[in-house]
Amino acid sequence: MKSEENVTLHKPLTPAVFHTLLALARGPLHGYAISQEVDEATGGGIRMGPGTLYGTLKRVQASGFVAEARGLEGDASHEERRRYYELTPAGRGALEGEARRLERAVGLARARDVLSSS
Amino acid sequence: MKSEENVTLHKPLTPAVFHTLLALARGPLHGYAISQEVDEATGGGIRMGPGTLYGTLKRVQASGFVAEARGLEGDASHEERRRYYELTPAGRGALEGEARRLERAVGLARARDVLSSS
DNA sequence: ACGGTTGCATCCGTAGCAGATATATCTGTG
DNA sequence: CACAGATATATCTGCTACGGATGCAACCGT
Repeated sequence: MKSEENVTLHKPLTPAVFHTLLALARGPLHGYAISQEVDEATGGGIRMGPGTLYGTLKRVQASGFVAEARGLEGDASHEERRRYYELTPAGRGALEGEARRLERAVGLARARDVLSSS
Repeated sequence: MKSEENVTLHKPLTPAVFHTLLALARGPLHGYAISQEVDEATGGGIRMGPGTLYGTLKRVQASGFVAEARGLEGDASHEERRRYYELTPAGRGALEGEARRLERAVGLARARDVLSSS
């Protein structure tokens, strides 16, 4: 077997999906909190408006990466309005696969000297 | 000045664009060679068919990231058919910015323990 | 009570990818 | 030489996804 490739081969996630899953990696959040988390974590690099946010949430649920989390109470005031989302095992796997893919991409960039001085 | 953010703020490149620029980082290539380089470098993770390839080339040229490279001869046989492309300074800058963004993304993933054992 | 923020949701325009299709040349093999 | 398959470019079309606009309702501080 001539130099086997063991790299799992997930197809790339979009930045919006990736950062959504990443935001949920620390625990369940509601939609609006996700967009804020992403904004903060990326230093404003990724801003998710309502269209991107809820569209993305719908898609990641359809993909089985995220599920609606019921039965966690904290505040008692907004509880009716807020909808919480949590990462599924499949979602965590997809997130890990994507992180690995990004690692490889950065490695390629390094090998080609595109990272001048960092 | 309360913890300034110095991160340049390029908007994300798509995987197709990123890998196209990355393939050209080592020197000019013609279209078909780009798709092969990308296929090989990503271990088959990214495959660019004609539609993706030439559509992407058109867009990166319009963005000023890539220019058609004239006046480099090597083989003398295919020379008529092939069209060579090369990275512009702006393209190299965009590539570097994106590589940095990916580095940060990987860092976030690490901080959230999504990289189980590597 | 009011204004600003929180929070969810949908609609629609635009951009980008992916496959199908088409054409032509080059290369290796029977 | 004939043919197959790889090389090489290009266009068209459909689908998916992002991103802004808009709308609505409830909460909070003053």
